[in-house]
Amino acid sequence: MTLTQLRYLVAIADTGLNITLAAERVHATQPGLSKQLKQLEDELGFQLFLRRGRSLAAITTPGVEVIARARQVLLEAGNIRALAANLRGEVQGELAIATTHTQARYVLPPAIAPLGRQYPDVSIHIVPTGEGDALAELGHGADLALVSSSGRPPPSGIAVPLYAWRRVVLVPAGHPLASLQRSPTLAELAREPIVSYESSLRPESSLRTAFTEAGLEPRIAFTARDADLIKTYVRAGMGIGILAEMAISPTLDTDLVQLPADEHFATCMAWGVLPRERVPRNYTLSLLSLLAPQLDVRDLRRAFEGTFDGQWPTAPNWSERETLIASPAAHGKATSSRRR
Amino acid sequence: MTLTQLRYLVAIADTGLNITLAAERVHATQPGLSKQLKQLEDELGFQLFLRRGRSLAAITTPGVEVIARARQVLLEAGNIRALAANLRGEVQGELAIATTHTQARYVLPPAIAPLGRQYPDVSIHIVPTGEGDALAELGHGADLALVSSSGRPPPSGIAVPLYAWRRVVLVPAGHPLASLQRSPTLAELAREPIVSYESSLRPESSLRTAFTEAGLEPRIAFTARDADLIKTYVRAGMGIGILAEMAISPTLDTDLVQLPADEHFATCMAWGVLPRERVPRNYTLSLLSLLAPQLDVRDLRRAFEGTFDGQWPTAPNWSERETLIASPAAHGKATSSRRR
DNA sequence: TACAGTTACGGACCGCGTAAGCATA
DNA sequence: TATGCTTACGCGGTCCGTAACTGTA
Repeated sequence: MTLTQLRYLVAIADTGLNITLAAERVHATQPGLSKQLKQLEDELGFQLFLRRGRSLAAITTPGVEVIARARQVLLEAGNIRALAANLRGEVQGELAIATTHTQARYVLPPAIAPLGRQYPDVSIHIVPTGEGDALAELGHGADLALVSSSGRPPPSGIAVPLYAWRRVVLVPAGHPLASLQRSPTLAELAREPIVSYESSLRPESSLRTAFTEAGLEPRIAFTARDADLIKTYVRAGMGIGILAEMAISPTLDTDLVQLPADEHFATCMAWGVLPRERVPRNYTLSLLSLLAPQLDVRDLRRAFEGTFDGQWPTAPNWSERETLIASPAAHGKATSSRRR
Repeated sequence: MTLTQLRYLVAIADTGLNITLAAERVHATQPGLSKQLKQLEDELGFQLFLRRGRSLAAITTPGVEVIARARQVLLEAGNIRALAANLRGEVQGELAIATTHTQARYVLPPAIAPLGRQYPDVSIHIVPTGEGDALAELGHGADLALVSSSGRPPPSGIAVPLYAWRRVVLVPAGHPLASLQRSPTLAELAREPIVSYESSLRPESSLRTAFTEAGLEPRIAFTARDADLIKTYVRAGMGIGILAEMAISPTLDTDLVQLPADEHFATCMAWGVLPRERVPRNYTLSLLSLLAPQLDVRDLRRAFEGTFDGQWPTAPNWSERETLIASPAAHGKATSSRRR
């Protein structure tokens, strides 16, 4: 049994039992994988796959067990390599970020730009997910999930608070609500067709519960994951938009009127979540620190190692965050807490 | 990075940084290990060990981390091999049992004899421990721990109830207590010097608490881990023995008088405990089934896999156990429970 | 007739063991 | 001087890629 054999094995499993395709993925030839698989099966003494004719048809029962353990082996071997790459100050690698459209489109870009300068050879992959699915991606290879919640921190992984954000109501310039000199009431909002995120369809969504707790039933006219789509449909007059404040561009969205809605909807917290079982690369932690300048990379490292015994510095509101980014060093030092 | 390199690495760490000794342990030559270690360090890009002159002086900080993860890799690789060996019906292997002297001397032998017939090439290692230390051995390579407790099941690993046992009072034939027609009272026992297990010195031991709860202070004159030593000192008149009923041989201890003490001391439960992170070989489960005939090997396998959703059959008392062993098949089938 | 996997072969590499060299106690 | 690690060298195995072969849709 070798690490190569195990790597080939899970590659075959991950490509749906297609050895040729798996060979491409691991940058090797198909006969090489075939042979190594055969040798592994010979050593173990049983078939890992059921063959129909020459092709692989299914994974055998013991094969499932072996593959699961092989993944563990490769995970830890990868951790050793990540550990070493961090220590060497390696500036190349992969970074898969699982998050929603709004984060990817409006929050990440200004952080990723400087990250690319510090780590020029890191290839970054955005894994788009619905609000509820980003955490699940951590179990499927993502290095970092960015999620939001209005209550408790995410249950799995290592969660770090990044910033707090609020929802805003967005209406076209000529809309009756736009001329109000105050923020609209929930009842006024409930009378309008609403254009918002896909996740607001879920009965437990904080948008829905805000209405139902007030005895109102919102009419959700249109949903999308994509904040730009939501704005497009608001412009088209489909209804009023309710979305995250981060999604409002001060330069591009001047034709729309935004109304505050803090009093109606709970404040949300954006969290960065690291998979507990995988050693994070330095650039992953750097990205978190770029997203939330109050965070210190060394504290993040300690949090992963389980030796961080302080409290995270208070996460700023999204709107305050800019001032932090202007002077990250001063603020970063001041709030980096390590209590012994 | 190869599995061999990682194996060599932990071997060196486990021999106290002696490469020559490590080479013997892994059945290879010293230059081979030296070279592989060097290659691994080259690949990772940093030293795993600090050198003083030519010899290894200490493990570096990152080295500690790498070695810990290397152990995980080797553990899972070993699990794959164990899985395969089980499936092949392999009859050879190792079995390290961590337990107390009493279990090793009086309980295990009649179970190990038939095990050796079924698995002739398994080499069995008894790791002698104090009552409290057997569980810790599971983290250091032991395959099975046999422990006793008077209360809750052991907290770590997968615990299976084997049998319930009681303490007996043992006195020389001429002793005043021997002529009583009833079991002695706690007060009568407290007047005598007591010869018992080392573990009874601990303030939280169930022997001690039985006395102190009755407002009595026992005088413990002699302790040992070894039940035979305890009996020897009872014979020598050092005091009255209080020990596990399993330690009384019906043929060899006829010169001693045993008095029941059930009413004073809590009944204990003997547990078999498997390490959760290591796949048990079939013979390990067979041994448990031989020790406790009410257990079914398939239920034990399911318990390890986390798919056993029933209750363990009631563990018999030690004294009743013999009748079970006489007809294990019938009883085993009857109580093997699998509820869906 | 494509497509996917197995078998065959030759080259390169690598890991191992033997043997010699070299520090340290 | 003994111990223990490193370096040098030659052998054998093995892993890999190319190429030809074979069974299946």
